Amino acid sequence: MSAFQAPTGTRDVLAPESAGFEAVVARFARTVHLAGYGLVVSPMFEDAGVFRRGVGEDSEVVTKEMYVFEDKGGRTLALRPEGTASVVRAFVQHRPPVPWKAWYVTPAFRYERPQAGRYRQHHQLGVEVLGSADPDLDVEVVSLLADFYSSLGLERVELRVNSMGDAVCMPGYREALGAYLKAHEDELCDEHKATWAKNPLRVLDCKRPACVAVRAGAPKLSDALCGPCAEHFDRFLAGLDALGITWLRDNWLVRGLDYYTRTTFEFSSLALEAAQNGIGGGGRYDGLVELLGGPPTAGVGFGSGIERILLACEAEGLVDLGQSRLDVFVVDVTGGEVARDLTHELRSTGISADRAFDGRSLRSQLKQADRSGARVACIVGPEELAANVVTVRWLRRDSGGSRDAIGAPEGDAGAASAGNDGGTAGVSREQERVGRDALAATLGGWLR
RNA sequence: GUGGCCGUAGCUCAGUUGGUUAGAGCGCCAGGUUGUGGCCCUGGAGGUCGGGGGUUCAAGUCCCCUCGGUCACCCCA
Repeated sequence: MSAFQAPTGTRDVLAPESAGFEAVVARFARTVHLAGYGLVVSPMFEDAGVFRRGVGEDSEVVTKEMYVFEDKGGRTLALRPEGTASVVRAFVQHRPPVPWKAWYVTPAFRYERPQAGRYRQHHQLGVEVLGSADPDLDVEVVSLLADFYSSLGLERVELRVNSMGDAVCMPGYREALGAYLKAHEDELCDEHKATWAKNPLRVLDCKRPACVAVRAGAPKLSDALCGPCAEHFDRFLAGLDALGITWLRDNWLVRGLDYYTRTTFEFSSLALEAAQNGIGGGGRYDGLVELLGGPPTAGVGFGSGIERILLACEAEGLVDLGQSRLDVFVVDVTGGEVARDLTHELRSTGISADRAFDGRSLRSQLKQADRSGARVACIVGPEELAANVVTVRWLRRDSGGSRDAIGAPEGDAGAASAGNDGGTAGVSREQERVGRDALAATLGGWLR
């Protein structure tokens, strides 16, 4: 065991596993670019007040899980526990023209006991749209997330939706719920017996049987919505229907962050255990900009956890998320100069290339070439050097069943497949010499 | 914050009722093949048995503490 390890609840993601991260982020970027969103990069720490106010003073995330520290200047800062509050802070500070459509990828930090699908540093990607209360934007945001998931190949995903009302109808509901809870105080779980009054809504998403039982008879948000909120919600649902997005109404969907108004939604993966099946969620937060010192400005957005997305992909059997393959591995047993120059040249023409170092033996270099996953080896020995040519050797000809299927082109020039025999599954023995000067162009054609 | 299980090589793990210089497979390096990878063979490197303390003639093995991992509750992504 090494002297230092990644801190509790954090981990290192190395290649090839990290290819999943890369692919997810790339896919997300493409999805949101298609809808006109621009990347926002903001600090990973903020004045702790941004999150205290933004996420909610008595939310679980702020009270128990936030990394708060004092810097050398005596400022009280906090590591970002989620994405929205700091994006909204940036909006308030810079006041870009509205509607402002932003997307982000960021680590998020929460001090909790790690377990499957839960880390002290995890990664979220998301969007925020500020400056419009149009319910069609709620639809857009949900559809972006739905499209993103399906573009990854996820199928067993469930969308639940609810409306939290607004400043007009929420206080009344809160009061009604409070009165109901007061009458059933003794029946609540131990934690909420003591804390229900502070934020009655928290009781709604408590999973303990006691609270779940009490909740069954509680007043429903859907019955309490004021006219405009009900209208907004109807338009939202109609939009989802129009786009063919299936949803489930969940009256008890309240979400853990305090800033939500009107639309809330959550995606969960049916392929995952309930403990970590939440893969993304969000909603509208029309009061948040004001809370952080800006003018009254509507907002809507979502966050989705990359680790959870990858877990869901794995659970649905989706491997090969963007496994990239090296095109060429240069084997040079004449001292390395050719390898040095050739890899540089190939790369400059868009062909990915790697090589061996340290003057290893031919056998050893070919072994590395094999391991690298490269499609061809370019071999340079004394003969090639003298004749100014390169031996191009095809390294793999994978056929059915193997996880490499993704990169194996059918019927490339110079690579007619050799007969399979048990030990050396579908391996081609073909190689040929190509003039050094024409190499990049020739390979470019072959590898296409 | 609470609880269960687990810490022996880079990885997956053996290690008999405590008993000599702690093993295997895979991986890695080199050679067999002085110009050809995967299969095979040979050899090699790599471990203060998570850390500290204790019991004992003797601890990887037993006891205590601690750190770490993992899973669950809670909460969330």
